[in-house]
Amino acid sequence: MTPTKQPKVRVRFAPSPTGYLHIGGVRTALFNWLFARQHGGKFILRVDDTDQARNVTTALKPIMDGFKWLGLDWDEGPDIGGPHAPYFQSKRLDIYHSAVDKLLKSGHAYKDYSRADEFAAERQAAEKEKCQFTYTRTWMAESKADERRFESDGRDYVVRLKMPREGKCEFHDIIRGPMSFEWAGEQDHVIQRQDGSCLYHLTSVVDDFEFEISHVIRAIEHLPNTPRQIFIGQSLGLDLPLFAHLPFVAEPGSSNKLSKRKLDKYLKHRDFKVLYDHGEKIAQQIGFPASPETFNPVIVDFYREIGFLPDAILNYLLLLGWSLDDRTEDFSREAMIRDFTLERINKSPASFDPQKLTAVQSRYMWRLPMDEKLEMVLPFLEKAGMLQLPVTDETRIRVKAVIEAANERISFAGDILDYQEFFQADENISYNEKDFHKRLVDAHAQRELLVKYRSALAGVSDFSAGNMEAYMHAFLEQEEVGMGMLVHAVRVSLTGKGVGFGLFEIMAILGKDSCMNRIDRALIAASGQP
RNA sequence: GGCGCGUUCGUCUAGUGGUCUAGGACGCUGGCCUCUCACGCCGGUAACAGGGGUUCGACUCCCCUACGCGCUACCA
Repeated sequence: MTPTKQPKVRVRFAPSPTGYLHIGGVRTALFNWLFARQHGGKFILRVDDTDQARNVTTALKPIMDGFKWLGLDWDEGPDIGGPHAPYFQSKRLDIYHSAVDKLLKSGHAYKDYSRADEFAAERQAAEKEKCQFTYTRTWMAESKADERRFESDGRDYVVRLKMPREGKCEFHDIIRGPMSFEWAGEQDHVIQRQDGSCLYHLTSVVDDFEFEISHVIRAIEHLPNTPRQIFIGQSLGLDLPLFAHLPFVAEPGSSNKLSKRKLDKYLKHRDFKVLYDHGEKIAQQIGFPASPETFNPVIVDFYREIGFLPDAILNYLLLLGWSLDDRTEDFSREAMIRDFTLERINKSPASFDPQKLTAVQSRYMWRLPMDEKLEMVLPFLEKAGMLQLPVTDETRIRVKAVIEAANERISFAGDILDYQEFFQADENISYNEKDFHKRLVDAHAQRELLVKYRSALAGVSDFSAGNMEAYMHAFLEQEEVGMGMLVHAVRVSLTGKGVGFGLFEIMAILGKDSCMNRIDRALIAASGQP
C-alpha cells in the first residue's frame, strides 16, 4: 500500500483536557500544523474528553491559551466551531452509538456479558502460563436469545470488537514504511462501556472520518493501536486516513518519555535544574507562584511566564526529531512551513535538551528589534513593581538604554530583572556582600582613589558614555594607575554588583546625580564597615 | 510472556554501498579580545550498541543478540 496524493489535507490534534499544555504535545501539534499550512490544508482541534469527570472548560483553557500564545492557530475547533461541530467528543455520543450499532449489526462487534472478574480470571490464567491471551468469548451474545438469557442472569454488557484471529493487518506508515501486525495478537477491545459511553479507539476512528481527516500524525505510542483502529474503520466501511507516527520526546539524558509528573527527578539533572532555577528566580521577582503544578519546564506556561519567544520554542521543537540537512538550524515560521516534510522526521526518540532550547531562545532574543524587546520586557518590570504607572516616555528611554547596554545578557525577557538597580532609588541599592568587601571595604587604596575620583567627577557635566570613558582614562593617567584600580570600586558603588555591562554605559544611564549619590553612599557604607 | 518500534559524539542531528582518517549545532574545554560578566573570534574534546553474514568494499543491505521504549485497560 502506497500513500496516495490527497487533494485536501486535513489534520488534527486531539488533546485530552488535562489542565496544562505539555511540551511534547506542542511538538506533535506543531508537526500537524506545519503539514496543514504547507499544503494549504486545515488544522483541527478536537477535544478527547470521553472519560470526562473533570471540568472540561477549565482544563481546556490553558491548552488553548498555550497554542494561541505559540501562534499555532486552528481552523476548526471547540471555540470557533466549524462544519463538523461539535468538536468535543463528549457531545458526539449519538454519532458513536450509531457506529456501535452498525458494528453490532454487521457482526464486527458483540455484546459481551462477562463479569469483570470472570474476564480478568481468563486473562490472568493466560498470563500465568505466559501465553498470549485470547478471550474465549464465553459470554458473547450471538442472538437476542443469548442476550435475554444473560440478562435474566442479572448480567450487563460491554461492547467488544470481534477481532479477526488470523491473517495480518498491513498498512503504510509515512515515517516508518510498511507495517505488519498479526491479527491474532489483538484483543477483543471494548468500544462501549457498561454505562453506555464509548472508548477512545472507536471515537477516534469515527471522528477522524467525520472530520474528513486525511493524515493522522500522532505519537509513536499509538502505532500498536493502529491495527484495531483500521479494523474499526474497515468494518464501518470508512475511508482510512494516512498514518505518520512520531517518535516521542524523551527526558533529558534518558530514553524515558518526558512526563510532567516527574519534575522532582528532572531537577536532579543539571541542565534541567539550571533552566528551572533561572525561571524560578524570575517568577519570584514577579510574584508568580512557582509550584511544579503550574510552573515547570515541561509545561508551556513556564516559558511564557519567564519571557520566551514563541518562535524560538517552535524552532527548537522543530529540530527535535526533524532536520532539513546537515547544517540549517534557523527556521522562521515561513521557512518551516516551506521546508517541513513528514518523510524527514526521525524514527528514534529525541531527548529534550534545556541547554539547546536556551541557546535557541537567546539567539532569537538577541536579534529581536529593540521596540519588540521593549514591549516584552516592560511587563516584567511592572510586575516586579519597578516602574511607576503609567509608563512615561522618559522611563521607556531608560529601559531601552538598559536593554541596549545589557545586550546579549538578556536571553529571556525576564532577565531584565537582573538590572533592577537602574529602576531603584539611589538609597535603595543593595550591595552584593562579597563584591562590596572585595572592591571597597577591604580595598583601601582603591577606596582612596575612588574618593579622589568622586571629587574630580563633581566638576564634570558631560556624562555620556564616551566622555566618561575618556575622562576616566585621563584621570587614571594622571594618577598613574591602571584601570583595575578604579573600575571595580565604581561599579560596585553604582550597581551594588561586581559584574554587569560596560561601566561607562552604566554611568551614562544613571546620570550625574545618581552617580554622585551612589558613590557617596557606598563610601560611607564602606568606611562604616570593620 | 506476546507483539511492535527504535539504537551515529554527553545531547539534537547529517549520512540511503566507495567522496567517512564520519560533517554541523548545543554543551564542555584551551587561547585571544577585555573594566567585570556576557558576546565575538581561533583551536580542542567526543560517536557508527555487539556479533555474524552479503559484497571487491558497509554507518549505510540481511540475520541474531543486547539494551531502551511502547502496546497488550470498561486510559488517551
